[in-house]
Amino acid sequence: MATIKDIANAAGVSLATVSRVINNGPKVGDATRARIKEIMKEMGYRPNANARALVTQRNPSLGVVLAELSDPFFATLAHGIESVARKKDIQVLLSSGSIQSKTEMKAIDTLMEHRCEAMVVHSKALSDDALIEYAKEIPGFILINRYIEQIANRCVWLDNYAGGCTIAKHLLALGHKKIAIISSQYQIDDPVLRTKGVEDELAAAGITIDRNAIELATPDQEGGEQAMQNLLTKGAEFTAVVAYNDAMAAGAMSMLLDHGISVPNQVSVIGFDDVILARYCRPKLTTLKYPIEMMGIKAAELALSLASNKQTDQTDETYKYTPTIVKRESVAIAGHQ
Amino acid sequence: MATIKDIANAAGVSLATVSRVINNGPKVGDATRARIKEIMKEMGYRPNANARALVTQRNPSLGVVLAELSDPFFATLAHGIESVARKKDIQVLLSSGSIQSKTEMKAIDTLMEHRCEAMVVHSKALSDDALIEYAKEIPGFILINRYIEQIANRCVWLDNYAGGCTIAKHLLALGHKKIAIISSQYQIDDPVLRTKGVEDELAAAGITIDRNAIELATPDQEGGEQAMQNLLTKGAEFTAVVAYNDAMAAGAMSMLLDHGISVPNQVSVIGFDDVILARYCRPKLTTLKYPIEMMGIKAAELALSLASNKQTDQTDETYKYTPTIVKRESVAIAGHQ
DNA sequence: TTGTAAGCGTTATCAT
DNA sequence: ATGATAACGCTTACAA
Repeated sequence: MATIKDIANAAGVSLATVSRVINNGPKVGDATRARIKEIMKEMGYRPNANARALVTQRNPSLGVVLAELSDPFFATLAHGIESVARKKDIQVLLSSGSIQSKTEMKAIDTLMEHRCEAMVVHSKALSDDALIEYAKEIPGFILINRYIEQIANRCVWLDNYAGGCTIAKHLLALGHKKIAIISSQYQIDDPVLRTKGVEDELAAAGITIDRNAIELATPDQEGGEQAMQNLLTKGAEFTAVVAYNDAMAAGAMSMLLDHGISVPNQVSVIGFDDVILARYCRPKLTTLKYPIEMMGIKAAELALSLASNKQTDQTDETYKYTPTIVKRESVAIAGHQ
Repeated sequence: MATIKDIANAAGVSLATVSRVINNGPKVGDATRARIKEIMKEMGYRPNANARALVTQRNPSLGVVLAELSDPFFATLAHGIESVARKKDIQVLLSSGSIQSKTEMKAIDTLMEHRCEAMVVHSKALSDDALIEYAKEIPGFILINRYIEQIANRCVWLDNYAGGCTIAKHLLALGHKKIAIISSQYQIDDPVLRTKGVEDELAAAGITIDRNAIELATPDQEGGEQAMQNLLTKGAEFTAVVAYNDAMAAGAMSMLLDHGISVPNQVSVIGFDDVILARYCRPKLTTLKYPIEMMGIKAAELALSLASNKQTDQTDETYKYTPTIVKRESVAIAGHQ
């Protein structure tokens, strides 16, 4: 593969001049510039990104660490991130499949070895301390979907608790009093906060949720089906079901339908996330919009700008997003079972 | 950031020795090795991947070029690819969002600048010639979802034509004679081949499709709805609808349902791809399984192995996959309209 | 406007 | 078993 040296030789100039042409540097005669460009094209020259990263001590890439690409939620997030990278013509280094803290850590370390200075990471497994440490070392380190007070200006996150409140308010307004909850068996912050929001809001209206009407399962369609199955088996009474996410809601809904229970006439179902599935399933799912793509875009922009202006770290700005309700067909006024 | 030199100084040894320790090279005293490792840990040493790539003239990364990450189909593909990279502890360089030939080309070029030798690319926009050229230059260049004869051993692809035949056979066996087709308005190879498979098989049974019963639209849910709308408006007669993909099938189905036409009792609907949506929608979609994750895995393995054993390029092996039918609820024996 | 030369962090080939 | 030292391809003062 042709190097800068080959070009210089062929053009009868020095390395420096070629380098200037490559980088659109100033102080190069128009004639020489044109000639060199011509020769580069002829010889199929391609700059060596590694050499460049080495000498400049910087890698203009955006590192991305995600839990799971095949999940539509993460795919949408990745899409948002990728769109800003593409617009700025920046290469994305992706690591997904990290669900354990070890894998997450390794992913970040690999990115660091590439001297990647901008990265948006989704981490549920690593400790606050570990992440704070990374944030110190990496100028453009942005956390998505997680809030850590000490590095608040590095966090782009969703107010899950507020989401829970919104759901409860909506259901309350429609006259629902017996409410079931289907949540994730992984009781990390997201599901816990959402449930707490629902419960607190309900409590404010003098309603408590029957312990019998809470089911935990895997946060996917199968989990939703199973959880609903269990609810039905136990004979729990409810006119509305709050699911941890859309996938579980869809699963719960199909199980309800399979049992001849009409949604939303007999039972209302509400999801969370507003992934594409929410529009596909029947009845169409009423859910909370998780503006994940928008958040991904914000996170990517933040990471990139922090990585370049290494000074502007200490802002007081904060990046909290609040989910809003998307009314479709799966929720109605309280019926009688 | 600490370099190999810093470590060498701190340990009172030469660069070479430290390098040997890092690479688990032989010929290093156990005591020295231990001491150096200790110091590396203390100083938080991280090898510089760029320097390494420069001197070794190779980048142990896997480049991935996709059209659109937010599409569940591509997300699944990416997931397959990523899983093998992760297993082999290889960094993924991702470029998505390439729908035009310029973007695709740029994505590949960027990867080349990083001296990436293994890549799996999904390209619909670039010409055969351009791709053949890349395949020549890049040892581990693998094309997914595309077949080019001259570089057949670099192609991991699906037999769309066979898929069309399978669909037709299935419908024929159930007594369907009046069949409508909803295809993509982008008449690139995939939709064309699928339709041709259907038509040829039908023709073999003496059945031709009414030109009136063919609709093209965008290959998504909205497109499916619109196409079905048009079919209905035109008063086309059919007992079964063959859709280009699951999204269109789902759209068509919901439009049918909205018009009070029962699926599959009055009209059968069959999709293609078997994305997650096929299991979510109601009735559950009968469709053809596109083993995209499996294919992604194959492609990634191929790319990586080709990139390392630069000799084994000229095999006669070929990587064709055949879609198989997944029977669910949306297809039944021919009814009367 | 152009050239010279040092150096980025590693690996790898020689010596020792 | 360990050390010097020359690359790798590029950018960037500093000279000319």
